Amino acid sequence: MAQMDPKTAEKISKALADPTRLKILSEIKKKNDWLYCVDLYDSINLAQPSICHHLKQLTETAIILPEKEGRNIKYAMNNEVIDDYIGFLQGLKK
Amino acid sequence: MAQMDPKTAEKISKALADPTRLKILSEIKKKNDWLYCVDLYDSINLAQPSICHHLKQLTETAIILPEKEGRNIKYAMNNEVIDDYIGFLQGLKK
DNA sequence: AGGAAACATTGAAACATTTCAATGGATAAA
DNA sequence: TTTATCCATTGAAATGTTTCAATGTTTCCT
Repeated sequence: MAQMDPKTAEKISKALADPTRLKILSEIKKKNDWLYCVDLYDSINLAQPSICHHLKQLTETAIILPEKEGRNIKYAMNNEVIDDYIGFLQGLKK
Repeated sequence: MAQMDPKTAEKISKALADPTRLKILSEIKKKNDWLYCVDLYDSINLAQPSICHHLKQLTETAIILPEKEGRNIKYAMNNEVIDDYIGFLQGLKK
């Protein structure tokens, strides 16, 4: 497992530090690993640009991976990044 | 292991989303689990109220535990909170 | 080609966080 | 009791984040 540097860990922490973004991740989980962008307009009460902004934060840190499908985009959790982040957190402990 | 709720996970993410606070945690680790507040004035180039502010964020989320020793305060990592947070992150994966 | 659907970008308002000088409160030492 | 030390609080400036209306871009359908 790659040792994550603190700067990356900070960015991932920041990406996780928002209720809307945590909600997006739990929706991906709920939808069984794949979420279409449009699914979020039902479950998240924010305007489209706001949701887009949050998705950007999650994709820029590679916490979720986007895949284009015509006009749509579907997202999946990137377990590798989560595992690396967990590795970083383990390293903080004694 | 207690299942951490999203609101708490958000607060912990926020507490970890800052370079100074990550530095504080790595200093605690470096000092072998116990860090005296005064140790930070050497390693962190910020004014005393700023460091105090960051320590407050970390103690309020119980990521670190303060212990009074006369005029001084020493801090230790709270591994339990880190483990619960890791548990929350594991739960985000499929 | 023309219109519609899905997502992205821009720019600005509202809000939150970070930082520090100044000051306060508690404990220890003289 | 006076003084010094350590940490906390306040208040304000600087900076960063979140939100949305308006608009742009890409792709699909007719």
